[in-house]
Amino acid sequence: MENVDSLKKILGSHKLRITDCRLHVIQLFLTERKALSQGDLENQLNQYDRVTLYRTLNSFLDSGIIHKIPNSEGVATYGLCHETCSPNQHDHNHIHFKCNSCGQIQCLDDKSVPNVMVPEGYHIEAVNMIVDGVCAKCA
Amino acid sequence: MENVDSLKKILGSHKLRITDCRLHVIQLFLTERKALSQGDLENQLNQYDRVTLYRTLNSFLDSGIIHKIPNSEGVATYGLCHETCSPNQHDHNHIHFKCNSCGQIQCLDDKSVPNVMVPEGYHIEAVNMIVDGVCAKCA
DNA sequence: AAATTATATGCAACTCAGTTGCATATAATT
DNA sequence: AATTATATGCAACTGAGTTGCATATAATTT
Repeated sequence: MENVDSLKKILGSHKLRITDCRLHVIQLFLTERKALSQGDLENQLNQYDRVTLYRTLNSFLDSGIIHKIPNSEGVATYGLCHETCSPNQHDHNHIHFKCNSCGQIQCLDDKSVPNVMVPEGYHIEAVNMIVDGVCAKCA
Repeated sequence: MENVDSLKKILGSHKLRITDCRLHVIQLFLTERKALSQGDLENQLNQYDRVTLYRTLNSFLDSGIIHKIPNSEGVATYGLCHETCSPNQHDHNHIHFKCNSCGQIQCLDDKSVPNVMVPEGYHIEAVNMIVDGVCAKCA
């Protein structure tokens, strides 16, 4: 169970008002430790309106608390950011692991993205790596 | 201008009927040489119904002619496959480059994805790399 | 502590990407 | 030429995500 004061501190440091909904959403990201969609939030936080959850996710996205994870599924998924991220500057050169068995997407923060080569003249700003496979739990 | 016979051959080798719409869609992928969305097709192939274009993309996806490119935009984008791809086995360990200036997504087929490390117990099946930056044309 | 301000929330309605159903057209096979 | 399988167009639908408005509420000011 995460300390409420540390949750409030996250909101405060990103200049966001502290509301129950927002505290619960951050709490869920911290306890689940995987990527979450609006639908995931909706399933587990029944007391909040679905529009509110969309807006909460967008507020968090705008303020650098979460980042969007590229995928092909037609449903947006979000992962928690590091403290180093800001609204304008996301630092997400980490690996996203999508398990084809359980469907979960995880941010593998402890594994760094290898150096990547691009053709002459191309400038790299960010690298996102999506690994498909089977996670340790399902293997 | 691509040779119609080679276009027909692509369809034939994937067990698909040869229709005008399908020929035009493949043609567009081959001439544009970048990722395309249904909307891109619709804008440039006005003579076909939008549902037909969705269905054509899905047929090509199912038969291994194109692959979906993960992204965060809320609109599906597709890139042309290699001849080695099949319905069940896609071989797309290449880099997708998203230009933040012009918005285009390209498959950098000539650049290979570097080896990736995942935690103990995780099995890798496919790796997808999305590089954000500025392409050579916009830099 | 009360008043004010700024913004979060709920509800209804909307937009748009993608899909389905059905009838007809058409490519491929017999 | 006839038949079969499937591609296409049209209308309608679904669902993810967004907008507008009134009200609630967190934060700031008085």
